[in-house]
Amino acid sequence: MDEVDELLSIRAAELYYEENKTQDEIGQALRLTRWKVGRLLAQAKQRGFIRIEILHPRARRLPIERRLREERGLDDAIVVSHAGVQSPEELQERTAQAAADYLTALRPVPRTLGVSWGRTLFEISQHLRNGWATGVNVVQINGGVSLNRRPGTAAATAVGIAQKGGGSATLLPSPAILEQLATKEAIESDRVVAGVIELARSSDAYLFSAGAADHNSVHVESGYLSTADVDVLVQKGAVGDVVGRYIDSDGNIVDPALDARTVGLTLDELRAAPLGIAVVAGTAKHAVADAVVRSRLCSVLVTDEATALHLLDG
Amino acid sequence: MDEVDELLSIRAAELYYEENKTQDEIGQALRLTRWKVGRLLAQAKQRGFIRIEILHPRARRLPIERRLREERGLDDAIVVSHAGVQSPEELQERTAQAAADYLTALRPVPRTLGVSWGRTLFEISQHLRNGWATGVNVVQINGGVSLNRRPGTAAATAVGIAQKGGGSATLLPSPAILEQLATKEAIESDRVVAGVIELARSSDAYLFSAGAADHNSVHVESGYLSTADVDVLVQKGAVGDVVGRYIDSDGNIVDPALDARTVGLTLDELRAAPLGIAVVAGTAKHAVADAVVRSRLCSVLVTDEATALHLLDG
DNA sequence: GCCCGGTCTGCTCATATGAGCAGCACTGCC
DNA sequence: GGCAGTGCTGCTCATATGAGCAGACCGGGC
Repeated sequence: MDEVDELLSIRAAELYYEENKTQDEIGQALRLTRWKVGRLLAQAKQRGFIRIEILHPRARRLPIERRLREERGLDDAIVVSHAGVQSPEELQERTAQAAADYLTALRPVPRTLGVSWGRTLFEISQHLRNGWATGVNVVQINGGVSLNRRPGTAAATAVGIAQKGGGSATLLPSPAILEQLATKEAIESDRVVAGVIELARSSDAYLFSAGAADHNSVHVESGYLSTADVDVLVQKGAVGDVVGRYIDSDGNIVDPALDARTVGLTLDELRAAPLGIAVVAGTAKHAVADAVVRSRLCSVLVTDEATALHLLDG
Repeated sequence: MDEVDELLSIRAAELYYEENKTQDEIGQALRLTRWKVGRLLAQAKQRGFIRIEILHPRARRLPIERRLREERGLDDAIVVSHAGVQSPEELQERTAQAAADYLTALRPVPRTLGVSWGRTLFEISQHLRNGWATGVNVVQINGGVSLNRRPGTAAATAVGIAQKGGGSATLLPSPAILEQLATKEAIESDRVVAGVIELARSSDAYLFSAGAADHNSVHVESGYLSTADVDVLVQKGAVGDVVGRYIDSDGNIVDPALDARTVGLTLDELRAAPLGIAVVAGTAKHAVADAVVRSRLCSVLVTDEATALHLLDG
């Protein structure tokens, strides 16, 4: 395409997209046949001169979703658009909303849904609508009685999802991480706890997020880990955690001793699930999102455009 | 439009614009008739959910051009797009390119073109192509022998435009502003100078820019004014200059004594021209662009999107 | 219960667009 | 100069889309 045609294709695009003229009218204005105009427009599109964006908080990026399915082997992917996003919080919210939409549209409706907890899951629970499902029983899949701030958000998340879905919640009455292995083993052998974990294992689907391995982690905020603990984990290669278990970029447990003191489903149990929905968004979580997808911890990923592109290209 | 329809229109837009599905196919996917899909897409457009941008350095904004013509009474307006602009310099370049394009396409081809000088005009001269016209004589319309830095750019501008247009340039051999009124009068009565000004008055068209009233002005750079002089002018209400003459926001001369010492066409002579092309771009020039258009110093304006929107809404 | 105005739906028909193809001009090679 | 190969042009025809309209539907007033 020479320079003259390039310029003509721009003039044609202006008249077509900004002035809503027909290709025939454009042909008359630029002294071209309408077929030439059609070809110029096709070339302008093909060469990327035309950008079409959907500006809406609920907008998704279907081509990126397809690439994620095809290139990363996911069963499904939901990618929310960045168009018009003002702040990281807004992106987080859009992603939570998309996850809620996905759950609502999920067929068949899961009878038992295993959930983790954290900021993302809490936000999803808030975006779900009353009646999003009928009779969904929700079960916690990892320990989560917070030690200090925000008491009860873990419980509120599970209960909220269950109530709005017309079912009930089964909480896992245990800390996330225990200081002694013996205590952890004792708790897991408790009849109630063991029963909950057994129920969790039988879930039809899992919904969980992933945390970045940094000082803002909910485990630090909840008092299960110190910032120094996190630093050590990072040094061992940790990129983040899933259901409280810290993994490296290949999805391997970085600290087996710590992992043994962590209550809840194991990562291999999660991997074995027929439907595992991971919801991961934000720049800080690019590395852990990659680890989750790479090690097949989820079959469905709900994420944002930048994270998705990171998984695909870089 | 209720929330359900809004969401449907976004889903439809994704399938239509990102996946290139037909409205009929979308109808099948979303369990709607194709007419409903068409209406949802129309509503998405109308409500501004769909943004179409033309990403190209030569892209123009025709709807804004029309508004400028209609709402500000211009004979013509050229507005270059901001889409994809990285730096103010790039915008300046796009505008100069657009001005060069406009000149090249101008019919009838002017036989005599009066030009001012400055950074913008120099850039336009560089973007013109050899043979952009055949036999255009170029004449300087205001004094412009620079005192210090960049000697000869004023002359190079006029000569460049003329040569590429297959004609010759007539330079105005005089400083822009003189220190004494008597000297200015003496220079203007010089036979050569008077002849050039007479020729300038007879131009078929004028091409000029406008300067902001700030310390970066070419008049400061060229040594005709000190930064203190500019401060005083600003205090008197100056928003910028056209052909070396400082005006307020209504286009009135702010300092008649200074104006009397300025060599070249007067603003009223410029206003009387049948075709006056002003090329003004950049945030710093919003105020002076408004003054130029408001006081009808030009009949054609070449500018950038942000400046144009400032003229219309701001 | 019944009527009325407004809105929405799914149609017909006209128009705009894209796919595909035959002919033509141009280029490079002999 | 002749000729095959390549790419562009302007057509035909099929398809996609938009305008306009008759009837269905809904909510409110009597």
